Amino acid sequence: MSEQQEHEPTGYDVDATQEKWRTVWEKLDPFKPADDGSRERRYALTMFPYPSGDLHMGHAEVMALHDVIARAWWQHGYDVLNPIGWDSFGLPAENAAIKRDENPAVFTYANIETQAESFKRYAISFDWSRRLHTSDPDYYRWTQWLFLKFRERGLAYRKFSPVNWCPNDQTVLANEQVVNGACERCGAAVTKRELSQWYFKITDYAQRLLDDMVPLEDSWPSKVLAMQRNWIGRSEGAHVDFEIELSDGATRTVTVFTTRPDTLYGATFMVVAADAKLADEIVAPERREAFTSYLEDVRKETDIDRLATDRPKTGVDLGVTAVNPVNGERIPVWAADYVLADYGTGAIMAVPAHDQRDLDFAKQFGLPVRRVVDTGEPNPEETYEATSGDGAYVNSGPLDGIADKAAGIARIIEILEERGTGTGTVNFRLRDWLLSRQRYWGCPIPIVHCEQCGEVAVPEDQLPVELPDLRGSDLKPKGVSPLAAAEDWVNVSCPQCGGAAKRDSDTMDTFVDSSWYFFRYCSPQYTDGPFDVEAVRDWMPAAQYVGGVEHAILHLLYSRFFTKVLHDMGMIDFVEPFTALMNQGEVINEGRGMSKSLGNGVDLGEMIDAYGVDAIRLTMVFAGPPEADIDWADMSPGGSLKFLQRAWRLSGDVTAPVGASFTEGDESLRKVTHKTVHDAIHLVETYRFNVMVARIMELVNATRKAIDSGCGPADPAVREATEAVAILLSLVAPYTAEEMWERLGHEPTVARVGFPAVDESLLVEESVTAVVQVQGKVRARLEVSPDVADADLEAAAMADPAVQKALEGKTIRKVIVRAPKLVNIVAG
RNA sequence: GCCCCCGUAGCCCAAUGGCAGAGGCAGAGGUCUUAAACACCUCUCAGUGUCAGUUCGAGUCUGACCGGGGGCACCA
Repeated sequence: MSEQQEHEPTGYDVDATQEKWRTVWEKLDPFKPADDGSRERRYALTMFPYPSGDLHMGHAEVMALHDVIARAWWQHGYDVLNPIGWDSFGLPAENAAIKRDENPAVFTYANIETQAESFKRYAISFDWSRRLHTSDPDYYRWTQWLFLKFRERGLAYRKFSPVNWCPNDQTVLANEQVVNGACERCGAAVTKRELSQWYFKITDYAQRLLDDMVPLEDSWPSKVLAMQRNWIGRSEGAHVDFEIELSDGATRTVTVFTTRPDTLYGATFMVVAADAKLADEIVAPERREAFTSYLEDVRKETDIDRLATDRPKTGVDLGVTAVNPVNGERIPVWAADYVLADYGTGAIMAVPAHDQRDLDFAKQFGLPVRRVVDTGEPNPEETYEATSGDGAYVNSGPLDGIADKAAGIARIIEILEERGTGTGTVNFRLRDWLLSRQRYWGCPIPIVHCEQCGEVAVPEDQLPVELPDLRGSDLKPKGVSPLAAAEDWVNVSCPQCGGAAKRDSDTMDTFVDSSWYFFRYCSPQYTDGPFDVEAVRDWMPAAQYVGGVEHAILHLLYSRFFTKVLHDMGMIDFVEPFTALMNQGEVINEGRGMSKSLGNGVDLGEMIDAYGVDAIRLTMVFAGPPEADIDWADMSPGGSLKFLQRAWRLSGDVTAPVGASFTEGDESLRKVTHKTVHDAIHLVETYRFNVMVARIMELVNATRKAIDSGCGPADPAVREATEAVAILLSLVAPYTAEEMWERLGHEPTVARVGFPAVDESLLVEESVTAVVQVQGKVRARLEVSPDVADADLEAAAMADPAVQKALEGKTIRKVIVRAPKLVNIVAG
């Protein structure tokens, strides 16, 4: 680490500077919003951290980027809300507590203190007075309150059904937390369990979650919007009713969902999800044994097995018949695992000719295939390649003669609706949000189970339901929440009848806690509700949210859902919480994510010790576009430090006094200064922070040159330029900027002095270079006035000897003039 | 399989459809120095993944393909 010594000879003592200004800033408290309406308010939000150990390189990146925006807003004169808090419930603390034989709060709050200290050193412009922790009873009281309000609206409900179970963490998981059949947190293969669990009815909001994304299209990454759309998975189709003839002679209606109702005449069998209740209810007695044995096999499968590609189709004939509502055809009903119990109706009509999955199944079991759409491709009855495109309908009764899918679908839905045997419908892939967790360190669910009264809400005036003090082995996962074993806590009298009752012993998914923290920031001490509606009206929606793309679905979808519910409760008048979103990339090393197993981790503390806070922040911001990954192996924090020293030295060279009249300074340097400030402001607004830094570097270079070989250090333009450097640098390198500002003879803090006013007249170039092209090749360059007329520019171009030479013997076909930059002569 | 994003010097990255290089890293040379470090100055290096197309003009727009990254996926 030879770079460590590099800052010695320059006279810029990084460590001493950091120590010095931290104390001053703490006294000045410059980032506390006035919150009095005197200035326009802006809410700069960054995803709050989980307190696992100290800050790491990823935190350093996201906070550096986020802080550029917040600090730019301060310099613009906005009243900025930039709060910080901790998402402090969660499993890692609980696992640590088991090992250390203590309560998770000990580990959690110790880490929070460490991180808070690091954030202060890292000089992020937070308003520390609004700090919150989701594990504080003052906070989770309102998480519980919101749960009860959701329940009153029918949006929180309990049901018994198969759920995702992580055998390692010993808890259930939401659909969103299962990635390719594995636990998102620990990677263990997820299995299924039948449990009675709490859900939020996010599916009621599926359409609104889709529709409300439209206004975000210009201000959210298209990637995130696409991911959410994928996840919600809207598909249009139809419900079609089939009569099933049961073996006892009775009939029963079974509805299927299909996106291709137009292929109804090609349905040659029906498939019911093997694990759906329906299959069990309709199976013929002589097929029951085969069915039961198949179902056992299916139950043994993990999601990982089930997702494997090229897996042969399996299934079992249920021995009953379904009647096609449009042609009366009688088709067999099968049970299979390729049909999912919890999507659509859990039953499908199989059209093997036009759906590859159905075709594979038909082939496997020798079921008939009938083509009903002639797409011009080879007949799937022979090729076993299903066709799914547009084509002419055949063997389809009233659809024959129609040649286009949309028209066919519309027509068949019309027919089904007329007959009352089907209806056009929309189906979503999104499932309800399973929020119960069988763990301790989370927000208790404020429900009491009473034998007499059933589920009873804990009365609002008894909130919060606080966690009992459990520790160590009491927290060991055992399939039910550790809270269930806390006799004193779990046994209560029913709030309604006073009889013996038990508390709900599960805790909430921590994503519930984080779905509303940004509301709480607006009035973190508020005691009459989760937030003061007026404070929220003043600050929200948040103008800018910055955080990792790993939350594209989970946290952001849930927060959007919460916001819509709060809107429907009449507490807020907007429907989207975050007006703009920025996703930073990841910090990686040598092409791969940093990890203990790879041994390629980079320690943030060591980096800061070696190069200083400012150099690390600058490296993060300058590395590239914010959303791109940063490969630390390609970065040069030493180079960043060298640049900061270079900038810092300018402040010692300036000899023009404070208050010198800039208008009398060297005009060429002044032009660079004003252009840089003008451009930098625009570049921040458009998230091009790396380019902004490059422009500051240019200004530093120009100023250096002016001092050494230009107008000299006494010229007021040098002071103007150096002050501009300090102010622009305050967005990225607050310590260096502050130190420069002081050396320039000013009082702290440079962070609040405002951007220098741009003199528009200095942005106008006296002359620009116009390029003259003949056949697209540059033949001449002309120095012209920026407001030169097209005709004058063309005349000058034609008169140029080099141009004339290039035109010799040619006829001019066309002349394109784009004054003042270009003339292109087409000749031949 | 469907969808989204990205391919520019040795490396990280710039470039409202108009001269491909702003900035940095690395490299070479020089000034300063007893020498080195630091500092300062100068310089080298690509025709934009490939192929078509639109255009007076394409890194930029369109299409196909190749390569990389990501999301969804037996979702009917």
